[in-house]
Amino acid sequence: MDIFLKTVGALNDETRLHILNFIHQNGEVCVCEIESAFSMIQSRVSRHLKILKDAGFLRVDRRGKWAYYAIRSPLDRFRLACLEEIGYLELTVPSCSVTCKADK
Amino acid sequence: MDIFLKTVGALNDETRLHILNFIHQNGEVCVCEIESAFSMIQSRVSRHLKILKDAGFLRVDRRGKWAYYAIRSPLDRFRLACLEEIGYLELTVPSCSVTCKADK
DNA sequence: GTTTCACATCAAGATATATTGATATGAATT
DNA sequence: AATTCATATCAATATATCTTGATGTGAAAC
Repeated sequence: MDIFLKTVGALNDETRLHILNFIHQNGEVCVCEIESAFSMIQSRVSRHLKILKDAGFLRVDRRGKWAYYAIRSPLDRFRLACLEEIGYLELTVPSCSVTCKADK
Repeated sequence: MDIFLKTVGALNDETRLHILNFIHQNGEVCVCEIESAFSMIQSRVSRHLKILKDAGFLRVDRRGKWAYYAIRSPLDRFRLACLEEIGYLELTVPSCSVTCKADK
């Protein structure tokens, strides 16, 4: 029950849908890329990433100073269905201009 | 976007998951049955039913003084997947003791 | 037509969640 | 080891959601 509520709760926010979709489209991205793509302050992005991660949608990989977020794999059927449904929303995905110095 | 947020928002509440599951298991039920099954006051039940209905999960059928709620049919793939996932939660379903005088 | 019954809606207070700016952490650079 | 940089977390405020009790509505019974 709790994990289900966490899962749908994570999706119950416009900002997180955009971020989740952005990561889904771009593959592995670091926090600063999301910051600059959406013009959001860092603490806000960080918070939403944590919620999406705790809900089972994302994994983090810390390399050096950077934290790389990507869709967790493998995803269970329900979260996959959620991602698919979000895809149908045709959200505008901002271009992923890498302004940070991370060499991916 | 808005309807998606409504959909997941409707699921983002323990009370509504129980009610939705209850209706899914029992078929068509009237409001007073939910009231008595869960020992909830009427305004609370009514509010949650409205949210579930507006989110596309339920339909209402008013017959006489009673309002009968049931899973909307046909359900789209995503909402079906949600219902299925809620089924896996194995929530305890209170018995549907019909205390109202509605002859179904 | 008045009352009763099932349900819906509203208003107020309580609780949860989001946003922001400030501070903490920890790795890399100097 | 001090500084810088990327990210995380905290504290305060703002906003949304839930619960309850009161009131509104419309159909049936009287």
